[in-house]
Amino acid sequence: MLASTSRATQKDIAARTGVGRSTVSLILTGRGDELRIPQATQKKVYQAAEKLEYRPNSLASGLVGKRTQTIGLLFPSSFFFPQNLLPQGISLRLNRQEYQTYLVDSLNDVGVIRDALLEMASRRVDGVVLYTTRHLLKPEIRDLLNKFPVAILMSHEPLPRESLRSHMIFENIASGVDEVVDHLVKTGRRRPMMLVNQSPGNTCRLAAFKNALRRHGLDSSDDAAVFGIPRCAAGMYDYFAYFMEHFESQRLEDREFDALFCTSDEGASAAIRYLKKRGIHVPQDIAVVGTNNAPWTQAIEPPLASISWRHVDASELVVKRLRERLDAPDLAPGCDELPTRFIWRESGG
Amino acid sequence: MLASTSRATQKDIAARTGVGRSTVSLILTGRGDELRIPQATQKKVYQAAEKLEYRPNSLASGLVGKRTQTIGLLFPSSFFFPQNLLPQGISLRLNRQEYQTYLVDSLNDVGVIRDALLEMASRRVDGVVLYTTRHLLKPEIRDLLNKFPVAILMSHEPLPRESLRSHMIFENIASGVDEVVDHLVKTGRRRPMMLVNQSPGNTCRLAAFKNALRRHGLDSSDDAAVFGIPRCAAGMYDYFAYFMEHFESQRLEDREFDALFCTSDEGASAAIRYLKKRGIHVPQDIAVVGTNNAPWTQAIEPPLASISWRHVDASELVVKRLRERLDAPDLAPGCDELPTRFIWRESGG
DNA sequence: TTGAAAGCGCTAACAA
DNA sequence: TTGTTAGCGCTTTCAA
Repeated sequence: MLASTSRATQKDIAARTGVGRSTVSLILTGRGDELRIPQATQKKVYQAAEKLEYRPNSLASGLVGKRTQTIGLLFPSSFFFPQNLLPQGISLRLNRQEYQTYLVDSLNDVGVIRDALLEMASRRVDGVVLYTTRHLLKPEIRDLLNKFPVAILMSHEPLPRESLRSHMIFENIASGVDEVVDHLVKTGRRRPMMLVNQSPGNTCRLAAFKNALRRHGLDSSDDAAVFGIPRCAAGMYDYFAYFMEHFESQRLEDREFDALFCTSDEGASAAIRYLKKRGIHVPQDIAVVGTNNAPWTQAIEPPLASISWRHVDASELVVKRLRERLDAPDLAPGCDELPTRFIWRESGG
Repeated sequence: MLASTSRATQKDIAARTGVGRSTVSLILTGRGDELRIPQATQKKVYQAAEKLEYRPNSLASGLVGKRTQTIGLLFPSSFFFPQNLLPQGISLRLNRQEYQTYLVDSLNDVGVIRDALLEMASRRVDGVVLYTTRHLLKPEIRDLLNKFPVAILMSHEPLPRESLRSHMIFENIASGVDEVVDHLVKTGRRRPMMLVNQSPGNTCRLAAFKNALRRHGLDSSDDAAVFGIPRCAAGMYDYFAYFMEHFESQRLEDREFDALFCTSDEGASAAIRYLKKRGIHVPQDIAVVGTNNAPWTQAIEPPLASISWRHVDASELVVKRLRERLDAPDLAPGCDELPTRFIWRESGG
């Protein structure tokens, strides 16, 4: 009745065919031809396997072999929400290549990341992909990462390598932010402000934004350039309502600004709606730019300018690097960079 | 250097402490007190485990034990896209209960589902959750499901039980569709049409829609009530553009209808935009209703009415049922129903 | 209370 | 070309 109870093993096949157990193993792992085992023997074994509905026990082969055909994926919550094709793309590609994936939500928490990595190690994954920010990459996490046969480290900010042997893939958010600010300045905005959801993942975006302001000689003080709202709870779903509440309670309309750059499209679309209600015109009075470039940004009024990630390229790259390193674990660690881009639409002015 | 190479085993702990290997196992699995093993011995073992950075090998314990603490999750592509909290919610809850999950995209394909289930069986998962439609639930899939210690079957349409031993969880889409049509008729619409993305998952929604029309004595023929567009490719990302193209090429504005019910919010928002461009007013001329109730439905103009799933409740329920059955695999199979609901917003008229 | 021994299903030497 | 043997790391009798 239990799956484990009902299954035939190589031993059963051996008994049934009169072929030795290790020969069965060799044939079933596809090395029959290589070792010149007669077709007749091979056929017998394959037929018996089929008849007995033989299925290899991955736990057993993983225990004794060197590969478990398993990859651990560790991503922050934001990747489980709209428009983030990264873990899904990686997973789909790996599935097609006979790998299974453990997908875990890191919740942007060092403890969760540590525990998950330990768990992955217990399960003898062949590799891990960790998407993280600089501040979560504590020494203890670095040490753990180095213990895996292969590890890919992803981030939207540059990460200090130090002793890390992992390959890095860097989705450069700063490049998109730069383009946004350049555009705003070029079209005459003098007081761009950033809407910052105070999660640690946003510190580097904020830094990029302030940098860009300074580059243009604009006021980058918190007072002038930041509209902060608290980090939202894990499992939060209705971002839109959440933003609206905070605009209301912190009276967004009283701030002096002529452009608003937001760390999400949800925040940006909520801002547009809120400003409209207050009689402020977008983009005439205030330009608004989001982040993530969700498909529905085209559906709102005015269509929302945004920053576009290259998650599809990234997922392809992750799998490519993973495979390379699975085949050659001692490959020197490298770093790939994928810049983000500003996508203009009417709300950007 | 490899994770597997570097790890200490129970044998090492036994050697170091002079305690027997099986005693180490007993202590480490938390049965020390139960078997009245002296605190001193237990402490020695725990300390050695810590010093040696001992981590159990899940493959080994899975091989010999009866549990692998692993659950397989098999969901169609649509769940990997915006606003679908179901696999993520399940996964997060299970992670908190010491389970890891394999998440696989079923791609709405029987072959993929079969292979994935076989793979899960190979990996000796303790249970599977399969979200499927009636037409994908072939006898071969049913047989496979019955081989798992516990299986939860989810769907948005009722599924014939027949010989299936799985517990079922049924997110009733028809109830929401009924509410939509009732609302449209009550507000004076006589020619509601449905925008149908021709994927097999939508046949039951279409049936529910036509049923509801008939109930109100309205024309439910394909000619009058269906605007079909081809199934979109796997990995399709920009739904919005895809819909817009098809509205254009199939001249949506030439059809005679006064309400449009869509199988996604993306489709509905694209329709609103398209109709506006053609000088048609929403909801005055045509009412529009979406499906999924994405947070951004509040951001578009007019705000989009939609059907809301209860994915958060569902994920909780899945995990509850899973746990129950993991603890008592012979529990009689049951069925839970979670109705969907119509959420009114201005676009609904 | 603890230890010895068997075995889960598989792979990989090494012989034959 | 095939079979024998020895584990992988763990849990679980069964004795002591």
